[in-house]
Amino acid sequence: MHSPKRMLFLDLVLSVFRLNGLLIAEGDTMTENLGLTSARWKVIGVIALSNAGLTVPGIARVLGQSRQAVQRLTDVMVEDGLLLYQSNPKHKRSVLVTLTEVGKEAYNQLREEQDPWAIRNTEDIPTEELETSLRLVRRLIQKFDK
Amino acid sequence: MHSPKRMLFLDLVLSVFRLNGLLIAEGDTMTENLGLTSARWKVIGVIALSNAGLTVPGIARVLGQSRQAVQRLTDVMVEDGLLLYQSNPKHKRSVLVTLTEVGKEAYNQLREEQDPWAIRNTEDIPTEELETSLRLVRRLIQKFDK
DNA sequence: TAGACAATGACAACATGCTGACAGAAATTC
DNA sequence: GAATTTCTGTCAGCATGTTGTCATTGTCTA
Repeated sequence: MHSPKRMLFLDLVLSVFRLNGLLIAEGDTMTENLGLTSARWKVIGVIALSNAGLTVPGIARVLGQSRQAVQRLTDVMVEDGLLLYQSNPKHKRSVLVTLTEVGKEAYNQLREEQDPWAIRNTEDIPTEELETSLRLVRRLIQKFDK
Repeated sequence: MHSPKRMLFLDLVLSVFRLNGLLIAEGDTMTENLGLTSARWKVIGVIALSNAGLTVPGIARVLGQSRQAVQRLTDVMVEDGLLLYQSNPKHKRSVLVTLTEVGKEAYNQLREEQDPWAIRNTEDIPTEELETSLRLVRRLIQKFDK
């Protein structure tokens, strides 16, 4: 049985793969003059949205990635002066990752590029379609994130 | 200006990143007993859908990836007996990549897992939502694929 | 036909993701 | 409080993607 839903879904899956790659490329283009990459501004974004800083495994949980992958990123970003490890009153070993001034500046510059980009690319798309799609994507995330 | 559309869109972008990771994990789980990985069944799928075989850069163009990445994959898959390089009447150096019997069998087994998976995960989702989301994702792909 | 330009294979360096394994710290349970 | 379990840092190996470079092949154009 070739149900239309099945074909639609498989098509959607392949399209998500494709879109993911293109979005990463977009992000890299937007941030290349900031010396950032997509992987790095994801980390910066997560930290910027938290108040008191997050631990490395905490960032990994938010991003849905392995803590080892995030650890490697943050280690290099600390070396590059974007992030700062601060002692965690609640945990002796697991430090809090915070933004340095340079990191905050990078985040602000990122926003300055990202916001017009977002507006530019949604000009011709109805809000309802965005809502429907976001809801569906979230539903699928819930389904698979067990 | 924090237009709702802008927030929706950025949220959608982050959700696509997340979903992409989860879908790859789903694919890996589905195919691990076949000795495949997500990257490999993407290649197998593309070849299976072509009639006379594709060149390596051709596969890369369909997948939206670099030809070098695809080349490395296909080289290993030929070693593993899944793919076969056949001489290309239209090009002296650029061979055609085709499926071996083992490769075809792997594709069939993949389909046997993938189809119920697709049906299972769309049971509670209206067709219209799938259509709207697919249309939107495709629209974004067009926008970014220049 | 000759020369310029584009596509391809091959190799290298690198970024980013994963998993596994191990030791030590923290939290939970009895 | 002690034992068990979970969380964390760390190191290693690997898969998969990127870009860059260079020589060669194929195509187009003047």
